[in-house]
Amino acid sequence: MPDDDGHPTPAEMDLRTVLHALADPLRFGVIAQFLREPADAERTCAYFELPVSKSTTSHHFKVMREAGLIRMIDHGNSRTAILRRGELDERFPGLLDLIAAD
Amino acid sequence: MPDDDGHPTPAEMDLRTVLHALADPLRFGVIAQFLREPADAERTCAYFELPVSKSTTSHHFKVMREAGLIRMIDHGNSRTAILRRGELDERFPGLLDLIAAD
DNA sequence: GGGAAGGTACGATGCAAGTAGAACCTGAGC
DNA sequence: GCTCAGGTTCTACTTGCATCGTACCTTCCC
Repeated sequence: MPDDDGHPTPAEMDLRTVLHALADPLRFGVIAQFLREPADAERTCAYFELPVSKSTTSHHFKVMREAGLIRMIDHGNSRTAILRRGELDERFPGLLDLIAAD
Repeated sequence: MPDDDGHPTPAEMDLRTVLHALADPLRFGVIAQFLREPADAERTCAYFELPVSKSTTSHHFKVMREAGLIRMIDHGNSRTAILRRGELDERFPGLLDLIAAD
């Protein structure tokens, strides 16, 4: 069962949901950007400077979070996102490599 | 350049376009079904018995064809589709394995 | 030639999803 | 206390996409 923040466990991750999350160019770009950073990089939503409003940015991060791509970490007055690299590599081996090679 | 039937070469295949093609449950199901059949299996559109109209079925096969997932082969009065397994494995290694494991 | 089968192309429709604005929340800092 | 920054949620709008019906094409067979 997903936790209070809607993070699925690796076993709960659904390939179709993940593919749908990655099908959007903005979300794909965020994941691709994460893959160019250190593996443990934590980034705020604002870091990616998506060309959309704040609420739309929040919506996209929610989709990625609920698909299992990223994990949101509460830091008090701000939140950071981190790519769930290890869990994704285990659950969907090769998927992140495809994005990184793109 | 794609040929007259809109088949991209492996180099022209775009990961985002492929992911978008796979994000639809009907199209995902067709590819998953292909992966359960012999590698050289040729199938008509009607074979998959999608729960949609003939024109919608044709639309979905067009999306998969233009993404590079399948190749349409003209047999005169009928056409068959074949999964571009080898080319996809080469261009996006691991992708079909993820679908097959789902 | 005529009809049936298998696909494609076009136009129209309906719903899902991306988008934005406003209100709200929380914690940091003055 | 107040303000600001960063995110979330809600509602509403708008775009995109799946869907369908119709018309059309090609080949096979009678």
